Amino acid sequence: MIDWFSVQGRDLPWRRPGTSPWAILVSEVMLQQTPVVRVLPRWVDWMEQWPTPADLADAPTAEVLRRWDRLGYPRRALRLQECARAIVREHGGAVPRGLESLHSLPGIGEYTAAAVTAFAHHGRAVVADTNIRRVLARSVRGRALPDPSYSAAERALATRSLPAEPKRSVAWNQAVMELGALVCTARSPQCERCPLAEAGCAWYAAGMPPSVQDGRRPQRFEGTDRQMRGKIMAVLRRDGEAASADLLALDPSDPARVERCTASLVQDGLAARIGEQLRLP
DNA sequence: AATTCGGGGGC
DNA sequence: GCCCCAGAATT
Repeated sequence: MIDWFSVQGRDLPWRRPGTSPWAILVSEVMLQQTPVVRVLPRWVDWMEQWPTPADLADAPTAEVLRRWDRLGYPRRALRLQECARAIVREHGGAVPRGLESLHSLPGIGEYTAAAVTAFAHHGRAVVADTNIRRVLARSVRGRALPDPSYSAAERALATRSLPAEPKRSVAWNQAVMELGALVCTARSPQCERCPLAEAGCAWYAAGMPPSVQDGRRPQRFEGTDRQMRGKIMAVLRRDGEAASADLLALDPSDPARVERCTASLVQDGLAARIGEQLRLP
């Protein structure tokens, strides 16, 4: 897989030599539940505007939310600024080392702490993103998909799969993640391109059996509070502010929903009420 | 362990 | 239309 990566791996800007640990951390936060192709232009713009934690720490929050644009989950943008401020305040402006220190930062969970350790500090860490989890589930466990939540079995598997030597572990994490993103994809995997197919994949050897679905269906997006919150944030990004009447027009049939979503955005620090106006914070 | 939290592109 | 995307925080 490491050899495969050296040939087939993408030349993503945050992988280039000389990219700062902070820039890599920013890319990881943007990539949380957001595809690479959509992150690319936002990351380039963001790092040009705010190259260091100190730059982001001092930025107006309204501008931070504007430049986050439509990456989704805008609370990530708030937490990223809080993260920058914590790094300035508690770590002298440098991204800290160590899973515990990283995990304690706002917006940095188990995955991102491991990813920053591996890709920014070149340390050995168990990086279990959706791609690595899927590659291991297929190649070792012989299943179509990983468990619904990151299980103890998966954690143990990922831990024993990671090479012991630090430098090699970094290359392994990068390679397996990329294999999952480009070849061992969730739908219609390209096994004919996979270096594991012939001798290294239990799922392929078993004839690629489908997963057993669990009947429960996730909530539809259309008509949810989540969608309404997104619509309100889109107006605020565009105009900076909005009158109550204009917001109610977003769903004339359900003014209570608009009010409920507005209140939750204010509660989350994504918007502020100034009289009858709603504004970016 | 289950929910909530955006948005868009591929199929 | 449905599904997935380098998850985190909260309950």
